[in-house]
Amino acid sequence: MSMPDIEELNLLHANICQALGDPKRILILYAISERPRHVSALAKDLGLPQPTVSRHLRVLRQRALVRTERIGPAVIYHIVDNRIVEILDSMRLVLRDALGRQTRILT
Amino acid sequence: MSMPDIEELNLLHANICQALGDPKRILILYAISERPRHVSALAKDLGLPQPTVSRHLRVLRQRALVRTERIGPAVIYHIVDNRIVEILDSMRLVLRDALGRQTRILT
DNA sequence: TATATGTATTCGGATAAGCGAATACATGAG
DNA sequence: CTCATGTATTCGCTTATCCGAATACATATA
Repeated sequence: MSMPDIEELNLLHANICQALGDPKRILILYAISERPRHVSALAKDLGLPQPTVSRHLRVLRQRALVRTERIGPAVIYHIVDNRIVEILDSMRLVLRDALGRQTRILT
Repeated sequence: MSMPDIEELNLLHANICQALGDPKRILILYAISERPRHVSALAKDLGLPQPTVSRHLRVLRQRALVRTERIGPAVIYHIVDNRIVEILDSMRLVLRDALGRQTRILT
């Protein structure tokens, strides 16, 4: 894959990286990728205030990382592209290896 | 891969996601992954002020995403784990598909 | 329409991040 | 030691992000 220019990276940042820039948002992405849920259920399951969850979901929705389905007054949130979760898993592997290296150095 | 808890995600955020949270840093990562370079060369090649590049490199260094090699007064920066660049490429693919979907909807 | 349930937004304040400009620091050559 | 080159840091400022609390809004049912 070719070198991106700064404009593409600005897009990447605005649409994806920024959205992944908060641990709670990542947690929310994992949660709904495991099972789509409505806002209050997410809030309860994750132990976060409902407005906080709603605000984070708005960020994810604006960047089209999640989509909504209304069922009565409830709004179910779904992951749009599961590759996002795969990407997060890859990051976790990289992190584990890095922390492993650190440990080995310290011992 | 299992669901991460919020503590692991805090680590992930602090060590990786945050570092990827700025377009210029991503540009720097791509640049040195293509060819390791010293700070001034990076600054020149990317059209950024030297202090800006140095500050961003510090962020990447603190998170162990890059490593340094001193040659005289110059400091050459290297990528530590190329999977980071692969991850960024994956994001770019996801972004392209998403933008493609948007376009198709608009036409 | 009134009520219950569920969701989204606003407000104010705190914290963090980024930048330009200037400057301090490090290294090696002469 | 002094200078040239290259790198890192500090300062002041601006902007962005996040949160809790309160409240407004949306939907369906009676």
